[in-house]
Amino acid sequence: MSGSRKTEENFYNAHFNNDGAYYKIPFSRFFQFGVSVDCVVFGYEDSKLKLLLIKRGAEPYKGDWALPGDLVYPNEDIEVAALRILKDLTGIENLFMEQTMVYGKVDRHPAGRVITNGYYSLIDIAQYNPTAAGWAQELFWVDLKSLQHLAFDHTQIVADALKILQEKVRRQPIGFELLPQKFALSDLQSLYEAFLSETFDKANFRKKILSMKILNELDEVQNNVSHRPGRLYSFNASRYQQLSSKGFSFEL
Amino acid sequence: MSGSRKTEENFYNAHFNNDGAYYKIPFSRFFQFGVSVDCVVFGYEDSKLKLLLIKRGAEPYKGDWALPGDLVYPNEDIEVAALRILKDLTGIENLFMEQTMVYGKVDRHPAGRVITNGYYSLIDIAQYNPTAAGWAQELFWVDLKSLQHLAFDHTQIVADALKILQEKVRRQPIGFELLPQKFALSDLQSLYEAFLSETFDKANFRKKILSMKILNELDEVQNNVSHRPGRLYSFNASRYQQLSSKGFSFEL
DNA sequence: CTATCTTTTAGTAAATTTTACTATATGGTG
DNA sequence: CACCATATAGTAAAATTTACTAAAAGATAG
Repeated sequence: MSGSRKTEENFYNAHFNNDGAYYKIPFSRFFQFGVSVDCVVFGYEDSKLKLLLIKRGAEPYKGDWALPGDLVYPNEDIEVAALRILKDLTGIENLFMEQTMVYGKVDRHPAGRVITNGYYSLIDIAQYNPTAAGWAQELFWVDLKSLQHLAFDHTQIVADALKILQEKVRRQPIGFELLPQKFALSDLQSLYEAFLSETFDKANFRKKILSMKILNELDEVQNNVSHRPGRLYSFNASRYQQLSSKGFSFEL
Repeated sequence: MSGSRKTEENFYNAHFNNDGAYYKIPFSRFFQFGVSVDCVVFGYEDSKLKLLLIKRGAEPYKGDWALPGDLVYPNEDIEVAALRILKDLTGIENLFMEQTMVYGKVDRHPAGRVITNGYYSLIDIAQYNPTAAGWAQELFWVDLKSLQHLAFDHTQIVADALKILQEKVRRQPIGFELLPQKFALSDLQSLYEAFLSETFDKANFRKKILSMKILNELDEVQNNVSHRPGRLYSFNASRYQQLSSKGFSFEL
């Protein structure tokens, strides 16, 4: 922000061209940007990390796969827009979303100068039930491993989001967002292994997680497994907050 | 991004109001945003972390302290703008800058709808020599500990940047950007202590850093110190890259 | 030139954490 | 009931961290 150094006639000294010289530019010429949001929604199913995509039912890139995303209204906060847009296109709401990065290349949108804000979200696929809405033609949960090329610069946006989350998921207990409330430790381990493309020793993973004391041990076990069922746990968010404020830090 | 679902007459179905209903909105009405960049430039001097501020010589907030920042041109990439704006206001160039966050509240700028991109940079104060230029009236290196309230939402932008960097500085060897090429280990330690508001055991800090093998030991020692001078080192960036690609990760 | 001050640098032993692995427990399945 | 698969418990070696001791070296004051 800042800028807006208006002269009395609403002009602005700027060197629009690359000749180094300054020109008087009408203030209004700076206000030509469109702003959009693109949502990178990760889910987890069958031990695989998945990404929520839509098939675009509108130009440009009509018919292509893309992230759910759209233009922000001029009178709308960006975070509000992120939630509104995701709801408009997929129906899902009440989820936690956070910024990743901004993409501001001049030519990244064929219809004009649009800068976009990447947002990510982690959800339990079973708990939400996205369905194509608004101008979204179809909706897919795509395995992240077999991701095709996406519209606009969305492939890059996904790659960046994934990288950011791979870091984040190690230091903050946000992986739980992807699991049902009640889960077995082996589920948690598989989740981390899918997210980080890395394997862990089962016994040691268990020891590490349990030693953090941020899980509630439940009086339930897995069912529908063809072997000894594992005990179920739930994430104790308030306990985590409490420990966190005392200097504890989650570290995968 | 995405959006831009034009109808044949260049209209867009949107619910601008909160009544849930859709209205046909001219496409152009979405392109009213201004975009700006605000630069959070950290420096380090006298064992203190400092921040580069300007006194604004233009409305709004004329006369207030603020981050160097200005509007992005409609035909300019945002990263390019970040470098251009910092150069225009402070004269410094050839530095590495990276995004922090975007600030997109509707009312954050009195002159209209402006969303701003936070960028941070870490520089060696002795190596650059910023001077107020363009519409910047004056320029200050302010001790981060005694930061006053800044124009716009810049106080928040600085707080966020600091938090992001406190994390980053632990996991990436970017702290060196704040030091001269040649530095003693005690300098490095003081730097980290200032950045993280935490103290380290001298001998153990030394062991840890040296064990990483990412420093060149030089044939020079400190001078102008009234005690046994410490050996000087320089950061070996290529060595770090090499180790990094083999799985090594810097961890404070 | 020397005693003293300060900080650098080397080193080490205890404490803690990580890692690798063994063994046992438990439910499902045929 | 035998067998299979995974859960769970436990442990010893290895590696790392932490806390601390002591020697080394230049600056400074007398």
